[in-house]
Amino acid sequence: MAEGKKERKSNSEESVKLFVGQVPKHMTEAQLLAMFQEFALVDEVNIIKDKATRASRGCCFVICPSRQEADKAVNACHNKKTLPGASSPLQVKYADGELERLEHKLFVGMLPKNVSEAEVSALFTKYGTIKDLQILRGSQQTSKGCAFLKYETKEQALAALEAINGKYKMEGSSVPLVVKWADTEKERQARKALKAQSQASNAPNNDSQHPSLFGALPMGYVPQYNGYGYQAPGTYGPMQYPLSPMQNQPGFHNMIPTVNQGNALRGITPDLAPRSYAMPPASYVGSAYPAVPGLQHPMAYAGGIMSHRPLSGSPGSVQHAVVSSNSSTSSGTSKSTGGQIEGPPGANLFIYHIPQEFGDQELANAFQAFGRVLSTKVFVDKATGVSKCFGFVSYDSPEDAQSAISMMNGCQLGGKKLKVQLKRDNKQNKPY
DNA sequence: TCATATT
Repeated sequence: MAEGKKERKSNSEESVKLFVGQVPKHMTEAQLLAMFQEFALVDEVNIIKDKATRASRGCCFVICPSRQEADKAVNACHNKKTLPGASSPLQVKYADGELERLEHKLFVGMLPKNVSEAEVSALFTKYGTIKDLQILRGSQQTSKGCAFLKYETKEQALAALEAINGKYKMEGSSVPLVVKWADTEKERQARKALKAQSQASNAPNNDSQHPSLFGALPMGYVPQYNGYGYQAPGTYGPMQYPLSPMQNQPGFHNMIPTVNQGNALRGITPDLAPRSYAMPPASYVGSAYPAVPGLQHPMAYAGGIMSHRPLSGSPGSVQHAVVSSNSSTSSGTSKSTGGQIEGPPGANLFIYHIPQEFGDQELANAFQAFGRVLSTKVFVDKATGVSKCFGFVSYDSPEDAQSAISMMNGCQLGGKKLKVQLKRDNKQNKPY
């Protein structure tokens, strides 16, 4: 089966995918291709677009024919060039999972705690050249009973995987080794987030669970996803070792319960969804006024909060009043929260010391009294989904932003005093 | 502590 040269492009074995951030949304794939080709061989550029609007999301993939070419592109461009219209330099790196794939990296589990690198190496070297091997260890150098291992080629790694996984018991061990492809960084993060989430929802008073977490969760991912992947299906053959030993693995315990938890969260709190907490559509910023149906003048509402609950009073009450204002019906006008809509200059606020439990929605609720809120964004840790306690609020007029500053800056919300100021402006004025 | 985005 000779492979024609024309098919090299689709040779996923050798080619390398790079992720590129800080790409101005107006740039075309052809323009980007031309630019990257100045530095390296590039087969293809794919702009990453919003699924719904098809608008650029400000980043793209670049496919290079080899790792060498990919590295050339990274070295020449990463943090080195700022495209016209971008506020910071290009971010060029291997796309998620590329490194793991290219390194033919395996995870080895169920190692006896007392085996050494040398013993593992002796076993695995039968299947190929080991480029890297590392047993995971805890604080006192105690083995965690697993290791990462890199082979020179995919074929070698696959041979080892198929020969050893579930079949080979190390001396003195009653259970066979587990060998699987190492998780990607993304998978690790997904697991972290799930774990953090499950802990959060096990906590008492979980009625006030972050709404933002629901939307952020990779729930669609859950059913197939299985902790350490010990039950990995199909690709490498069915599991041929007994399941029971896995129950001793920390990862195992997090696996099934977590999945159930996802269902439980939806199941046991049927009132959650109607209150728009669970999986809201991307448009709820403009929808919270109705909490006080007759209220038209924003200041009246703000004044109400401030005067009935002076700053010296209980902070919790303030927060509660604001949050609960949204748990009602929604009304028409919708601007997306997610899609970083910026207002005109002077109408965008940077907010710090946002209460931990606030998501985009709560932030919008707290700030919509002062004008039409175009968008809000609370930043969350990518891995854990935990709020970083800062974010943005955009209005459509600078006057609204000013009144928000005067009313909300220093306002005690949750435990701390909000810091409300104009957002820094990177791009002074846009060129056409 | 200032919009970082993985089809």
